[in-house]
Formats: sequence, C-alpha cells, structure tokens
Amino acid sequence: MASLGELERAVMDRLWAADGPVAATTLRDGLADRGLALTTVHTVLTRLEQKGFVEHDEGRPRRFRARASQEQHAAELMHEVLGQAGDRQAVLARFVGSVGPEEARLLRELLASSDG
Amino acid sequence: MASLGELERAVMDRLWAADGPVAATTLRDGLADRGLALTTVHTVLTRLEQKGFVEHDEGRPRRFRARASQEQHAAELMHEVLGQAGDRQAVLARFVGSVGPEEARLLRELLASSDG
DNA sequence: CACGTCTTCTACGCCTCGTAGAAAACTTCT
DNA sequence: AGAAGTTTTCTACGAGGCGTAGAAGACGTG
Repeated sequence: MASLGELERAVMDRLWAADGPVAATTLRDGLADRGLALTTVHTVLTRLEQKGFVEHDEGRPRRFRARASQEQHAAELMHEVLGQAGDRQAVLARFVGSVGPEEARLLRELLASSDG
Repeated sequence: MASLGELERAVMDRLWAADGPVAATTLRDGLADRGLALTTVHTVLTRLEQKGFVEHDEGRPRRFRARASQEQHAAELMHEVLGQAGDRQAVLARFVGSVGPEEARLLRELLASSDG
C-alpha cells in the first residue's frame, strides 16, 4: 500500500474524523495552524486520490472523503506488515505478547465470537 | 520507526534469513541478480546502521547483523500502526475479523496462555 | 613493500512530498 | 451578459530519501 507523508497524513486524519464529505476550504481551515494555501490542500488531495485514499463528489465546491475508514486502513496495514514477514506465527506471538491486558481481553472476546 | 527502501528491505531480508553475522561480500553475492557494486552494498549497510536496524562487529572484514529479528520488527510495526489509530479497539476488531482460521486459532492459544 | 581487498567519502540522478503561483473553469451578483 | 469572487487544475521548485557507484583511503597478506 502507498504510504503517506506528514501533511497527507494530517489531511487523512481530518477526513477520517469528519462524519461526512469535506470541502477543501474546510480542510484548510482545520489545518489553519499550518497556514497552508488552498492550492496546497488541493495538491495533497489530488495526490491522495491518485494513491486511492480519497475520492470526491461532483458538486461545487468538491467535497472529499476517505475511501476507507481509519480502522480499515490501519487493519490493512497490520495485515500487510504481517504478510511480508517470513514467520507469521512468530510475529503474531510477539504481537500479542506485547499487547496490554485490556486489549488482550478484547482480543479474546473477538476471537471467541468468531468460532473455529 | 524509520522505513525501508526497496534495496534496504532486500538487504534486511538477507540479514534476517542468515543465522549469524554476514560480510558485505556475501550480501552482494546473495543479491547477485541485481549486479550491485560492493560499495553500493556498503552504502546501504551504513544507512541501515544510521537507522538503527543493523550493527557490525570490529572484525576484518566487517560482519553485519540485524539488531532485531524480523518477527520483532514486524510486531513493532504492527504496534506502531495500531498506536497511531484513533480507535484501537475498532482496529483490532477489524484485524482479527480478517485473519485466517489458522491464525485465529493460534491467536486464541496465545491469548489463553497469557491469562487475564 | 607491493598488491589486493575492504571501508569510507563523496556524488549524482530520480522520485516523493510540502509548498504554492498562474491560469483556467465555474458561480454568483448585479 | 459581464464583473468579481471562488474553486480547480496545471506547473514548478526545493528538500530529502534512496539506489547507485567511483575515488580514495585503510588495512591485511605474501
């Protein structure tokens, strides 16, 4: 999967946090601390579309939204990391070995429901 | 964590696959299909050392080895991905939801032993 | 010491990414 | 419709990462 730069990531975070499609101006305002030009935001959005992370509607102004939820994205990344390792089982062992107790419990529940 | 380029990754894979420290010439020979100059391998190794992935002994010729196992590395990456997501639980849910039955079983066993 | 090998230094070209101006397309207001 | 403002696209540039390796220096061996 394509990776994200720092600003690209910040934009994705905004899109993920939003509960609907977002206009470029809104994104620029949300990132006001950076003092970005609107064209900069557009450039980043275009690149994110090329990478397949974002899509826009046909309205005017365009509204942009993430194609996958942040959770989907993160889970896919985790599978990608897991998949390119030689010994997947060993990786999983290490992974769960360093998971906190809260999350361990959650995992147990999740795995219990999906019976096998 | 610093990320790896394509060749850097290939070198790490060799180091991970090796069961001991490896000389640069050996790495070059292992990557013979690429027809790399030995200095290229050295450059990559130096960068991998700067990134903290590799270290070398003081022998002559130098022998290089990965500082973490591939499993450690992958597990850390997975935690990194998980950690930078907003809703960790939702990510875990998605993650285990798309894990194969074999691995689900493994995970159950791993989690059962670490009681909580 | 001479020769070959190993290591470091330096460099270059390509690509990505943050950044944005200029220009084109479009909307809105009168 | 025309003027004025907004939005979108096109083009570009500089910094940094990475693949790549030559040149030069350090070192071991005969």
